[in-house]
Amino acid sequence: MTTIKEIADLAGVSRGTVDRVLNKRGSVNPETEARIMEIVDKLGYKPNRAGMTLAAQKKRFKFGVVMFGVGNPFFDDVIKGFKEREDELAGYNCTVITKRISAFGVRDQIDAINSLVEEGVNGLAISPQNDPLISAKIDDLFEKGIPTVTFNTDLPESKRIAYVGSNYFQCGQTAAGLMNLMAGSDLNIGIISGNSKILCHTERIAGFYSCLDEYQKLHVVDFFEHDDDDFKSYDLTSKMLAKHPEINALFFAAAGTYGGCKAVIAAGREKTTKIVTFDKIDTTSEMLKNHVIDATICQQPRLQGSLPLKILFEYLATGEMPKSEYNYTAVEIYIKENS
Amino acid sequence: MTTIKEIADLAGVSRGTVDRVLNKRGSVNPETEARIMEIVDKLGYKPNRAGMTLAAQKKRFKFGVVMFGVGNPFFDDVIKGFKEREDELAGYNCTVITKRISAFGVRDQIDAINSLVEEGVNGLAISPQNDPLISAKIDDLFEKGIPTVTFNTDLPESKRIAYVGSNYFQCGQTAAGLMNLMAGSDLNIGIISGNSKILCHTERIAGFYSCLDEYQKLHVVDFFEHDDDDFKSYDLTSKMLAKHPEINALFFAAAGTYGGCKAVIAAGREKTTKIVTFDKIDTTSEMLKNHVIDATICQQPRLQGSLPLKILFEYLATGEMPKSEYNYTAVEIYIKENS
DNA sequence: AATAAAAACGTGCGCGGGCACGAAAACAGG
DNA sequence: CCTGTTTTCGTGCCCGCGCACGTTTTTATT
Repeated sequence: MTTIKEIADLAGVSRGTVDRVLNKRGSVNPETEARIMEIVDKLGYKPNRAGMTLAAQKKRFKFGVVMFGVGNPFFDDVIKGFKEREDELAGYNCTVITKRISAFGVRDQIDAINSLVEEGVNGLAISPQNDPLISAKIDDLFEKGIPTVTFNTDLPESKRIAYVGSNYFQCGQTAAGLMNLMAGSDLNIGIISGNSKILCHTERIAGFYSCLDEYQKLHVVDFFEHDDDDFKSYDLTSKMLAKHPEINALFFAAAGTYGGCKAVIAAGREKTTKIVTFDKIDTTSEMLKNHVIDATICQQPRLQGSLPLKILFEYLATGEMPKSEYNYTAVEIYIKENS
Repeated sequence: MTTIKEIADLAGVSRGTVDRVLNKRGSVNPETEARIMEIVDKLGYKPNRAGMTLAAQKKRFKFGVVMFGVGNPFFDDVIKGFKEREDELAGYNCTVITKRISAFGVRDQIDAINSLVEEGVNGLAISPQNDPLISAKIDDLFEKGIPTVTFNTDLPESKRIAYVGSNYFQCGQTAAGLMNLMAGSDLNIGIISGNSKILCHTERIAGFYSCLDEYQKLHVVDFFEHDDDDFKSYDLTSKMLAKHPEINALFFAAAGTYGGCKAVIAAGREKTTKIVTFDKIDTTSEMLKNHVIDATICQQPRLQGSLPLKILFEYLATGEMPKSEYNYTAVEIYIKENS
């Protein structure tokens, strides 16, 4: 383990000079710089994290979190992830302010960001609307030295330093793969999806359809769409089942799975209907246990909360960019036995 | 964020006294101690991790890893987890020495531990044999101030400070659950397991059998056992298939899945046989892609490598016991689409 | 050659906590 | 009351890095 001091001694200079070279702060003779860099490379110098972090304690970090999805149990789990990391980072002089937006409005999100900036946050974690205004805001803040990490939904063209979330297309493919596993005979599938203005829904559906060529036993007979609501989902599912007696499989591609499953039970068709849903949440765990739901796909909500804060902290404390630009969370499969 | 200095000022004493109280090092007047503890509690003092870690840098930590499973690809992934964490901890003055034992001998394992201790390791991560000698050794080292974390296999009655690994019984249950998902009609299942002296194999099998009452479509027709070897597995699977033409499902409960799957292909029965295996490894990923294997259960090998070192470091650097005594790694399900 | 300006470099302190050492206070015994 | 022992407490330094400030050396200008 080499330290700055050791490098300085070897190069015959002082710690300050080595520090200037390592942090590219200039005012160093090119020759000495070359000499120092040679030693640094030869010894494979890695700065000591504890030292860096301690030195960074002079600044006290404050992070802001903006997310929508009030009433969405999936985001409750994301919040738990944030809390976990908040507790951990509390040991490093960090605080976290969370703003949860109910509406889908871009205006609300911008307002939330602005108020956080006024409170003096040093970094942001947001689950952004897919809108150029938000993207521009992220870029603006980045220039001002306030980094942003997107989670759950990405804005690839923005200057966010990282994205933490799933590959939604793959989620849809996985749903199709599960259906195929369960397809002893042909499956007539009804799809209950969410608002198609939300990217994650359409991508899940696209992923699902992309597998239908390969899986000839799967047939989509109908497709309904709602607004992430258990009551709407109940109604739609009831209608779907009434309209199509031949349906023996349902794919719930959005929130509102609880309502939908209730409808299946109300129709007395839970034993004859294969069901694949998203998000492992409290309200539906019982249904997984009872084999009403056969399989659930989940996208590591805890990680979606905890990782963004970690990335922000490391970035601010050590100046390091996150290792991979994309931090795709795994597509998890749950059945009764492993949930 | 309160610091020791602030507490000292409030209590009208010096930093050293507060430090003695917090670290229970004695030589403090009971009255002042009470006064200090009151302030500590009121302010909810949490030591700053960066400070603690930096102070701990005076000692340079050296960790030892002992694992068996040479030639077992699952453990190759565990090794990757160790390497990842080793890289991270290198930034905290830590080094890691790994000893990989080929044989299943208890003697070999003890020898490996002893040689690591002679090299002066401060902590151990081991995948232990289920033997009282090993357990006694762990206890002995614990008394000497060298903590041990077990991984992959536990020794619950020993004084290891934590276990990182799966619930093997649950793994077996999950395999049964997957079989049931795929059971359009009745499944006649052949089981190819590993050495029954190894606890994880027997527990997986027990878990699997425990579900057969619930899942009436599943019928176990035969059970073979080998020694974690692809060639043996190939032979056994071939015999199994030849002996039982009615078999339309196979459960590979140990290593050697590659050989076993090859045998199914050689028999030309890969399209008519449902296959569930363990461990997502390079050699079998192609078979998952081709639907030879229908589902694979995995137990977060990377985490099994990386978590033990993290626990050891935190324990030594901050004196904190790991949060939960057991750190069960999740039972992951992989199909073609999410792998 | 003298002086000013700029470039190059060294030093000291702080971040928060652990710990050794020594000083001060309290207490015992003669 | 003095000396010696034990208990109690304060101070200073270290861990490794970042950074402000000050000092020395070099270069440019008259």
